[in-house]
Amino acid sequence: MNDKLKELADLMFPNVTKTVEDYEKMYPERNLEEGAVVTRFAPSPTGFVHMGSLLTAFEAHKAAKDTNGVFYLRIEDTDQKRSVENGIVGILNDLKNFDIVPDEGMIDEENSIGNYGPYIQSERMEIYHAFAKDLVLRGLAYPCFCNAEELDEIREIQELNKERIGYYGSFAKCRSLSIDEAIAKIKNKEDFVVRLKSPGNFNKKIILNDLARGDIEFPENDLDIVLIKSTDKLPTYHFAHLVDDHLMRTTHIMRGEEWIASFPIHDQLFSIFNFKKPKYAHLGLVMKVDDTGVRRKLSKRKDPEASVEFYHKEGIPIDAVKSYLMTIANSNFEEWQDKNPDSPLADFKYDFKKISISGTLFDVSKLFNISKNYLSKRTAKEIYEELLIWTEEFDQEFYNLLLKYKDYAISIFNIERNIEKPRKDYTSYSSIRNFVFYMFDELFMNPNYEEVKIKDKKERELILNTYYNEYLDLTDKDSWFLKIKEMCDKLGYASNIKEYKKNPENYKGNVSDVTGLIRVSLTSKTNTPDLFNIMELLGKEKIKERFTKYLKSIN
RNA sequence: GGUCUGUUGGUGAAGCGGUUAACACAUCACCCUCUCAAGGUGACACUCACGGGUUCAAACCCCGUACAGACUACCA
Repeated sequence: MNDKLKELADLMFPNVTKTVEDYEKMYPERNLEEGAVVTRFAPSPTGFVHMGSLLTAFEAHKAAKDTNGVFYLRIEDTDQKRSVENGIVGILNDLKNFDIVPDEGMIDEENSIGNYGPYIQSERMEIYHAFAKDLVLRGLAYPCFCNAEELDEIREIQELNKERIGYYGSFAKCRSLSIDEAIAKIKNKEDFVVRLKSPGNFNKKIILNDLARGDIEFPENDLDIVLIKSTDKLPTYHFAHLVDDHLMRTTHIMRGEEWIASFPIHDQLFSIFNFKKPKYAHLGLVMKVDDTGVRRKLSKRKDPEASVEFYHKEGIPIDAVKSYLMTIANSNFEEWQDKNPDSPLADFKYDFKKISISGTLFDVSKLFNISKNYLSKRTAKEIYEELLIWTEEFDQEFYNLLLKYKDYAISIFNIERNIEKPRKDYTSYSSIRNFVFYMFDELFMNPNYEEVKIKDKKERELILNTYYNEYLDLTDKDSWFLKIKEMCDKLGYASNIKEYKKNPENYKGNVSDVTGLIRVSLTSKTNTPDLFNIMELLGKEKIKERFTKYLKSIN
């Protein structure tokens, strides 16, 4: 009997040379300090990361870093159809854009670092086969020759009789094939998959102690699930999870909640091999409400904001995105940050118990708000340097100007920044240009002047000329404004707005109408930061030029 | 059909037997103000999906129901 089983196993896996024990020795337990967490990010090489996956990777990375553990990248290319050229490099780049650099695993399309490789599943074929062979030898796995039609038939019968669907018990035809029959079929070159001969009992219960959700009870798995696929002989996710996460000595499996239901399978697999079971944390999905008002999983197809590249292009600072991800990841993070506004993210301890488990709506406006606050706290020099990096990639014209007028640019960014409550108008690096373009002549060639309150052209001319010739004073902000008020009194505009509100009919307008005109003529916009600061930086000569340019444009 | 998960305001959520149901984002109003951006003050859940039950007392415990989602593939 044993010889027969061996013959079958050898036939099924002719290329296996090592045993499970051999691999156990090759990949010993990691020598890490007490409590260190080993996690992994295991995407398919589709070339880019989507926000939901990024969140998973981010959390796994954070959990590992907090405990001096290991975070590694494993590529799951068992579904060859989905693979894309340079897919791994694309993923690595996306991760790197958010400061996630794996400690081990793939580092480009072909190479990896670390002692637990290969880190790409298509190169681990022999390992999976050794494990599957072990199971066959122990009578816990068998070849199944059912084709798609036969499987469909089984399902139809089950549906008809309202029975549980799946390949199990008496429905598992090939389970009862004799060894001789199996050997004969294989020798006859019939295609087969390798199925688990599940020892489970559907009436018995097992418990998942989920780190995020607490205890969840399931019936034991009794499905004879596929371990090795027929055509490419690659493992299924379930089997790869067992082999890889055990051999790579992963301690914590962090994955989306769509995996909860397959826990009984995974638990059974670990039990059969008597391997130490990893801990599981099932994360909530990232959702969005689409135009029809339906709440659904964020989709990389339909939602541009789902692609991680979007944030890179948009120029949302990495730290802002990380803060936002952390607020989704751990519900106590916001509170912590309020109490520790100046502490870096690294000081916050990731907590499995605080993982949010209900599907979170992805809130772009909240992200923008975080980004805004973050940017308002940077120094002008930091803004300059970070913007330089961003524009070099995405806005060459602006990049060149920044290089050419370095000190001037820094002064611009410094307007209303070096104060207790700094301005908060930059939401991202890409938004900055729109807030400062008018400070550069090169970007002020054909300004689109906004409307002003004072409509009469002659009046506008009079005000600007009078102002430039008699009242322009840039020594300091107080005298600057005093002069403007003086001019207002002289020209019939209220210098005091409260007075104006009491008796508007006594005046042609008020001081804000006058500054509004000056503002638009200098910047083309009605909304800008502090006018005095702008004028101070522009200097008298440019002010004159711009007044002239403006007056020309309205005539 | 089966198994499992989730449901507190526009959003993220705290709370886990006694609270005015925190906090943050968004929205609105007023104040401040040369325009903005901020900042300040205030408004915003007649109530925690619904229906029962336990209890002196329930968003919190129990039981049903509804709705949403996941899995039930030789996809992950």
